Amino acid sequence: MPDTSLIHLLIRKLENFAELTEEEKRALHDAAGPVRSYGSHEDLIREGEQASGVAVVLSGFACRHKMLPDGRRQIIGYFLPGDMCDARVFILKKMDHTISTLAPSSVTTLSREAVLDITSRYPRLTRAFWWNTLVEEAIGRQWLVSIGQRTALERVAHLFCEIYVRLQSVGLATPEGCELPVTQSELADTVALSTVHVNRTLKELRRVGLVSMSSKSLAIHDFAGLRALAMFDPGYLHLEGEGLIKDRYAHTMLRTS
Amino acid sequence: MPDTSLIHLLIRKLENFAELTEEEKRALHDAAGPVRSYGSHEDLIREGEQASGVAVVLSGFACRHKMLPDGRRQIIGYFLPGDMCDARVFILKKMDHTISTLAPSSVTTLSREAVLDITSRYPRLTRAFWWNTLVEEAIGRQWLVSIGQRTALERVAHLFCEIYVRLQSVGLATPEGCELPVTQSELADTVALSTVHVNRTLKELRRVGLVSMSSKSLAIHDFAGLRALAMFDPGYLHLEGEGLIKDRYAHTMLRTS
DNA sequence: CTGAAGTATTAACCCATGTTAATCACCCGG
DNA sequence: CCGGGTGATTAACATGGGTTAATACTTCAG
Repeated sequence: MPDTSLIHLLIRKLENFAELTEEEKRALHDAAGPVRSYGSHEDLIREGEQASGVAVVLSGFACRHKMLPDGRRQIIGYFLPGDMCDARVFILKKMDHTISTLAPSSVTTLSREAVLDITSRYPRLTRAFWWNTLVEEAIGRQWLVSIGQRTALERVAHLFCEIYVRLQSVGLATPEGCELPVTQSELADTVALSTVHVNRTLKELRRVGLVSMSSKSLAIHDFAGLRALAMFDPGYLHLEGEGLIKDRYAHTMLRTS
Repeated sequence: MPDTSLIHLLIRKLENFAELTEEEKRALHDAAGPVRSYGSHEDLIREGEQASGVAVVLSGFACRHKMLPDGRRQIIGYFLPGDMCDARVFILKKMDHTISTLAPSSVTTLSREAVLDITSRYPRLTRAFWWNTLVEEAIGRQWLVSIGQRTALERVAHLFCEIYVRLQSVGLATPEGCELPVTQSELADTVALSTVHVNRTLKELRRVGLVSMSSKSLAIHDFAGLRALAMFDPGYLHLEGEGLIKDRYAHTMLRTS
């Protein structure tokens, strides 16, 4: 029996969408494979490979990223504790991007069979997986808007707001701040700025009293101000248990057999 | 019986994923609601509204876009003829972005009921819908990389490559080029540049003999060169009928009942 | 405790892209 | 054929953010 105690973070996250029964929670526990520990900057899945199951980050930080042939790199998403990959990953023949840890992390995997089993037995869990995917896509759209339209200061502020709220939703943030075990140069690859300019931007955010980022953690001094600066509207994270899927027919959607 | 003859473009597109039977094609035809014609710059669905069905663009051009409170706008995806929205749109309680036409377009809608019916009866069609969604997400990731890491010239070149190949896949491109009924300022909102710089960039692409964009159409003079400049690798469009989903179990995935 | 490697910070300078604003070209309704 | 509006093009100038490079801090293995 693997130690999957930390899977409660995934459960907690999914419960932002809908309450789960004890049975459903148990099913998630049982579905989890062994927990593997990774150091910083190890690859979970590489571009071109086929995913063998759905990864769930239990602790630590990971990210999706893509590189251009000449080495320029863009981070296209973060995995925080409790986050899982899209439940459809293993449909794809090959990954079009790489997933790597940013910090030492523990990760478990829901095997293909376990996911198929769960989704055939627990409609509500399945819907929660959908919700998870939809939120991830909405986050991607926000990142596009940020990188395309926001200034450096707004961009970094927006990212900080998002991470803070996401960590809050799984109980990993305090009013004072949260962990952020990410290097300035990784931040740079995330918000599409140079390291030097990220440094300047952090300095400015500190100067105006909004946040300060020390080694591996983020201190939030004025969330309202940060939010205003970033034009951050948390709606896209759908964390209100808002019953995304209320329709009683929705559960049949895209059934394929 | 609505005139949905143009739905063959959707069929043609889906057949990039897998061959469809006559019955499946007929089902798609029958599922289509009335065709509506839109002029330029009309909204199909607005941010905050709930989608009532899955839109399919039969002719013309449309896009997804988001605006910041102060008016800055980012286009986050294009709908070309034959493209359909994610089959899950109507799960969401509210859209987090707006979909509008860029040019006069005709659009049909697969109602919620029609989609549920199709997906419950035709597993292969359902898988084709999945494929469609997965490709759209991969496109989103590419855009993030483009806007984050590519220079203005590379960015515009990459967008042109993508549009050209996508139109090709539904038979709407010739060796000489394709339609592109998009304004320079819309292009600017797409690639996150100013209109002036888009103009400079187009001039440069013309000067070096790669493409020229005249009113509403794109002439491709040297696709290989364009592709090299953009570092464009069409793999992410999954147009090879590569059997994304080969696994005979995959069709049960995420069944929710 | 020491050295090496990675990370952060800063300053100086540069350039890709933004801004403003003028002019031109085109289209379309009357 | 005229007039007005939208879109394209250019020039001149401004600037946000990139680059380079020097220095300092942190971490950690030994």
